[in-house]
Amino acid sequence: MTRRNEMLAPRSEARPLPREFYTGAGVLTIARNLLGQRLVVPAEGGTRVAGIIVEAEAYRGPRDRASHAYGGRRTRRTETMYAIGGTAYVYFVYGMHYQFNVVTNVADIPHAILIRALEPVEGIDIMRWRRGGVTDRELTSGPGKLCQALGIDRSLDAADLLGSRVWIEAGDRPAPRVQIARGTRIGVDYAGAWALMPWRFWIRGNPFVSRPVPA
DNA sequence: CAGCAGATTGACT
DNA sequence: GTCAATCTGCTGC
Repeated sequence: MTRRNEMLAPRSEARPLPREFYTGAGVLTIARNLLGQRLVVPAEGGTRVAGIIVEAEAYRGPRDRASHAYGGRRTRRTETMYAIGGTAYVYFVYGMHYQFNVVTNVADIPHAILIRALEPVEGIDIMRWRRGGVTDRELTSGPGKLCQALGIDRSLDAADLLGSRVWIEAGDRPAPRVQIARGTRIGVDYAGAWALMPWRFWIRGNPFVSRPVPA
């Protein structure tokens, strides 16, 4: 049962990563550094739903054609990408899925990182309920799946990751550099040459990675 | 297990 | 009107 896990005392790392984590490096470095960290969303009754980040993709607007902020596009949807690093960017796609992103860099530089997969660690029973009877391996092995499992929707767009609605904590151990793989991003074939940039990072061999081998 | 089509709606041209 | 940073179920091997 996961219940025993949830009864443990709060971890000493149970506080949001500092602003510096999101503003103190380039978006590609931060994407790598996110692997192994813990994404947390509070649930009812003081419980938490959380998972270890095992896959992430960097989007480097305005030059990156795969980015929503390509060419400096600034619309109601993309406005959040121009916020200060450490802000959540949540948008809706394909008529039914939400996507959770981490904004990086200083304000007005629209860099962001799509969180593509998690390894479930807290609130797993809640995830099973929300995901409607899929196998455990399917709980959070994709950007839309993890949003459903964690209860992330548009109401969390522009949320401060140093706040209390959604945040990221230091993981138990950093992902060993040698275990980090990189490849091309998923679902951005429309971006021409930019679709070939190897800006997707994942933990090699982790069973929750959405697609172990790039297309 | 790979490959493919359908779902479903907001954002933007 | 077109298309999207996806997921699921079904087909066929």
